[in-house]
Amino acid sequence: MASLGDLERTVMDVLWAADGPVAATELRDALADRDLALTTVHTVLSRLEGKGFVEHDDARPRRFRPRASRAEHAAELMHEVLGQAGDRQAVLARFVGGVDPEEARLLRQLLDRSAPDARTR
Amino acid sequence: MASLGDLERTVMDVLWAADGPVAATELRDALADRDLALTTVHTVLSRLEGKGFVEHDDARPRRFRPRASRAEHAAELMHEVLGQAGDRQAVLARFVGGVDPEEARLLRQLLDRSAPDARTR
DNA sequence: ACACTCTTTCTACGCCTCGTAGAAGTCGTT
DNA sequence: AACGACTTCTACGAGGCGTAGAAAGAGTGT
Repeated sequence: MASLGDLERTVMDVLWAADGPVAATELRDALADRDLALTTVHTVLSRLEGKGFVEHDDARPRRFRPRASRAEHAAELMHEVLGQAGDRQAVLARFVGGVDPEEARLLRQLLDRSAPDARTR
Repeated sequence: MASLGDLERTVMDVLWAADGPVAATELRDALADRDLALTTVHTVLSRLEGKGFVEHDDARPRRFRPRASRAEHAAELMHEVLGQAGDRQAVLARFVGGVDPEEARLLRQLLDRSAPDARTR
């Protein structure tokens, strides 16, 4: 999967946090701390479109939105890491070993929900 | 976490696959298909050391080895992705939704092993 | 219809990373 | 001491990314 630069990542964060499509000017304002030229925002958005992270409608101030939610994206990344890591079991073991108890409970619930019959007895 | 280029990644793969430290010449031979100069291998190894992925002993043909196993590394990456993704629960839900049933069973076992008391009842 | 302004697209530049490797220095062995 | 192998230093070219100016396009008020 294509990876994101710093600004690209920041822009995605804004888009993910927004609920609904966002115009370039709004993005520039949301990133006011970086004091970017509007064209810079546009360049970054184009690149993000090229990478398939973003799409825009054809309304007249164009509005941009992420093609996947942040959660989807992160989960995909996790699967990707897992996938190209050789020994999947070993990775999962390490991964699970590192989640805190609260999240372990959540994970169990999620597993039960997605395939209750296979539940550990 | 620092990320890896193509060759860097390939070198790490060799190191991870090896059991025991590996000399630069061995690495060059393991990557014979790329027909690399030995110095190229050394450069890459230095960079990997700089990034903290590799260390070497001080024997005289230097021997290099990964600082973390491939599984450790992948699990760390997964945690990193999860960590900077905002809504951890949502990510985990998506992630779990995407594992095949076989691995779901494995995950449950791993969870039970690491914290049996919190097991879903 | 025209001028004015905002938006979008095109083009470019500088920095940094990474693949690549020559040149020079170091070390162990004979 | 000399030789060959190994290591370190230095460098260059390509590509990604942050950055933005210039040019072209489109909507709006008079």
